[in-house]
Amino acid sequence: MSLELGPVNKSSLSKQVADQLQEAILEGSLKADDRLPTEEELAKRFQVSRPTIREALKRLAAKNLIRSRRGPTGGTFVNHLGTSELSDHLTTASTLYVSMNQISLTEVSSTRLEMESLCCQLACKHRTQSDIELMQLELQQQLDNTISPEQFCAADVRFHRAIADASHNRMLSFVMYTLIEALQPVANMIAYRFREREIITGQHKRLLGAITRQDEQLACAILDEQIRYLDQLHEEAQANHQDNQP
Amino acid sequence: MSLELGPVNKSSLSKQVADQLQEAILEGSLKADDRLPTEEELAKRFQVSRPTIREALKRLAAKNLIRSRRGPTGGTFVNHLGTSELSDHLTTASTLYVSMNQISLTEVSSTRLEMESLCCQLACKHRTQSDIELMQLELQQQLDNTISPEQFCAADVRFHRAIADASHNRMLSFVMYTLIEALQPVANMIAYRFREREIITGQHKRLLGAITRQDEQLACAILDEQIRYLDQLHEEAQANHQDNQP
DNA sequence: AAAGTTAATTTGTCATACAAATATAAAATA
DNA sequence: TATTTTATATTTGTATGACAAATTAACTTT
Repeated sequence: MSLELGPVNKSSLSKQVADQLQEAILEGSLKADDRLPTEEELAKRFQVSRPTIREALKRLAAKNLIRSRRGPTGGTFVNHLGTSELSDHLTTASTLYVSMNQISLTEVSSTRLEMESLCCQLACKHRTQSDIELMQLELQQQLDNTISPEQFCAADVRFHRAIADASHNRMLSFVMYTLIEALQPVANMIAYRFREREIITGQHKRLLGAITRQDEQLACAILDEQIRYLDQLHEEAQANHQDNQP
Repeated sequence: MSLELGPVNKSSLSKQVADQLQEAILEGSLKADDRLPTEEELAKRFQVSRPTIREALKRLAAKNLIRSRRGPTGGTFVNHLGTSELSDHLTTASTLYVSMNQISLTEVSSTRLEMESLCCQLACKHRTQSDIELMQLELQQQLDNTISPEQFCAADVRFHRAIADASHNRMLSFVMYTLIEALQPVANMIAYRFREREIITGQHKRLLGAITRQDEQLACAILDEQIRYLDQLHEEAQANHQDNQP
């Protein structure tokens, strides 16, 4: 008598539940804005306790796949994942990756140069009026000398994201978001000094002009100039840092 | 008398705990392989109950930031995030993003063409002997006609990842992993037919040769050929699909 | 009829207990 | 004595039950 012994479920219950729910979302049987059963209901269906269900839901919540609200009309709902919803996710992932693996700035910035050049080329071809207006808006904010370094950085991120979006290639935008985040630590340094701010915003102004006039070559050249400039600043900062603690 | 009223903590306790721990990991005070305090200990420190702590830990576990083991020497440990550890994370993100936003294959494949070309160029410059051996290994598996479609796909993924890694630019690899995953649905179709398998493996064989001989132009040309071929197959499949259900 | 009040529903949190895994130390056996 | 077995302590995993907080719907009161 040979029993049908399936491979034992080694992973925890909460993980199994989470995986099943994620599969349902990914596969399409749970669509965006669908409401899941209540936690109690899920517990009954999966034959586990409510804490276990909750742990599973938190796993999905961490991935931004679901959201929860209390109350009678509340419950747990499937999120629709837009670029911005995913950005949290990407931010932590790419920031962590860069910091934990001590990836050299050369690697990040050379990758970014290539990819953002591509974005610029496509942006020159496909940019719409609203793309340009968005970039102008972000640029205006950077020109305001009264804003804090944090605000300057945020506006910088949004400006570069706007360029990526102007390519009208969503996959490229998606990937580009990752890179922009990964370079934030460097951008942070700059925002504290007015001299550097001016140079950066000057470059942005020219870049926006080039994209508006659909001058691909010029746009790429300015981009190259900016990234080289950032590299240089970073190198100087590192040299100082080494001098200070030998 | 004006009290210092900080903004009320609207988010749930488990989220706050998770955010604090994540911040500690990101900022570096919790390094890879560090062991966190026990759940009970954490509960005491954060002044919350153990279930709450557990929900927080599950959030981090979902992001692959930590792992847990039972027993006296067990506990919860900080993961070191390598490219492959993060790929789970990004895989679901990118797959979901592509499927939920109905991103056209044109967008994905044009992005991939540009980026993988870049990988190829760098791979030609910097590939080591062990890079080539790894690619050969994966190619061998693809040549085996007895393997299942799933195995073929997996080997295909690993082959392309190996190219990305051969660029020796970790940021580029990281980003490329996302794109490779996003195109898996298409690759899946192919693996079921022997004729297509042969064409793909033939291309891979030539590609590997070009990279070995450091012929950048040829490598890029072959890559372009493969991606165009995949696009064509996908278009045909879609045409058939539309014929079948008008 | 409009406004406030209560009740019902659902997630959020807590407390406690026990199960399961796993390493260490002690004890029994060859 | 060496080895295997057993006990034991530690830590995560799971279950149960209860209550708190938020939020909507129905109801009551003015």
